[in-house]
Amino acid sequence: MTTTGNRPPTAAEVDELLQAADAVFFAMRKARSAGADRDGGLSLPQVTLLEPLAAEPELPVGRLATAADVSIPTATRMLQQLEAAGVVVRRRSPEDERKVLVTLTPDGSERLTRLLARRRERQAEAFGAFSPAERRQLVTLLHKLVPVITLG
Amino acid sequence: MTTTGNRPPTAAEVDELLQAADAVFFAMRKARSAGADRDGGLSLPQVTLLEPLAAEPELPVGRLATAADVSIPTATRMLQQLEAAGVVVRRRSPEDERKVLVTLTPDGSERLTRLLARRRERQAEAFGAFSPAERRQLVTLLHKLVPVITLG
DNA sequence: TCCTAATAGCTAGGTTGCTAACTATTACTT
DNA sequence: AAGTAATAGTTAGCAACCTAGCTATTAGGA
Repeated sequence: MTTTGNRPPTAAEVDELLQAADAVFFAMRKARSAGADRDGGLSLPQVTLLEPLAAEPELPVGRLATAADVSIPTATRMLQQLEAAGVVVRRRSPEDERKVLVTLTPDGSERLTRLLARRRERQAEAFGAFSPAERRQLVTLLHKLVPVITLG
Repeated sequence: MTTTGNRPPTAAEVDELLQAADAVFFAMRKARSAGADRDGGLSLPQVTLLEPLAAEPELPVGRLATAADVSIPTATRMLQQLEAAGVVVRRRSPEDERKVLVTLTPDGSERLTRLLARRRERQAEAFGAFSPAERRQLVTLLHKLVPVITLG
């Protein structure tokens, strides 16, 4: 799959591509490190971690970690903090005592739902800047970009 | 500039785009957090920070921070560690005593040069997977993506 | 059955990111 | 010339990422 006989990119082209990819990365990183969302009091990484609980009421730590693309220790720590903050409750699974099941508290559920709804609105509006054709292209190209990035 | 009357994206389209963008983000994050480069002993964030010193022999901390899109305190700490590791030397500027000028040690310079060369090779090869037209599209679309991401 | 392997989390400790608050130098303004 | 504002880094402390090494439970094989 290593390609049709494309003309290899010039150094300038590579630089341009990397610079553009970096700009996107930096923007995403900045968005994540920006403090907790004002109203909901949840940071973007926290929302990302909890998001699956909007669909399923109770999930083990490992599931949330996988979905958020985060290591289990990271998920553990974040969930401990979220429990201390009254956003979730953790309990050992009765069926499998190795598992720790996570549930949203009523308060946490309300906050998360509100944040997700608002986020979806903003995102839908923001992507309006792309034409349907551009949206398709972008999805395709982004998928193609992942293995390139992974190489370092 | 908020657009020609594009059909607004459906929820499914938004999800698809976000998922693709997240995949790229996660890949880049993983590439960065992957331990120090084996041979050179420099991590990707370190290489990113030092990269401008491959072109200019001596730069102040703030310049390196800006170029790497990192806060000045972060750059300060990383450079302190790099100095302790014998990769750079820091000295106060004689012309402006507020500034701290950073230089690569001979050893650091050699390591950095080697790493950059190898990286460039890999990247040029990797981007060969894109046709010239795709490369142009990707640059355009990535630039357009930044403001969307920035909203959170 | 008992011993080993696999699975699920946790703890410990390191890096890279941030903001806030501080020091020191330089530049500006009156 | 003196006092204030702006600039450059540092320190301190927190969040979110990681790997390595640990414990406890479950599953599987001799």
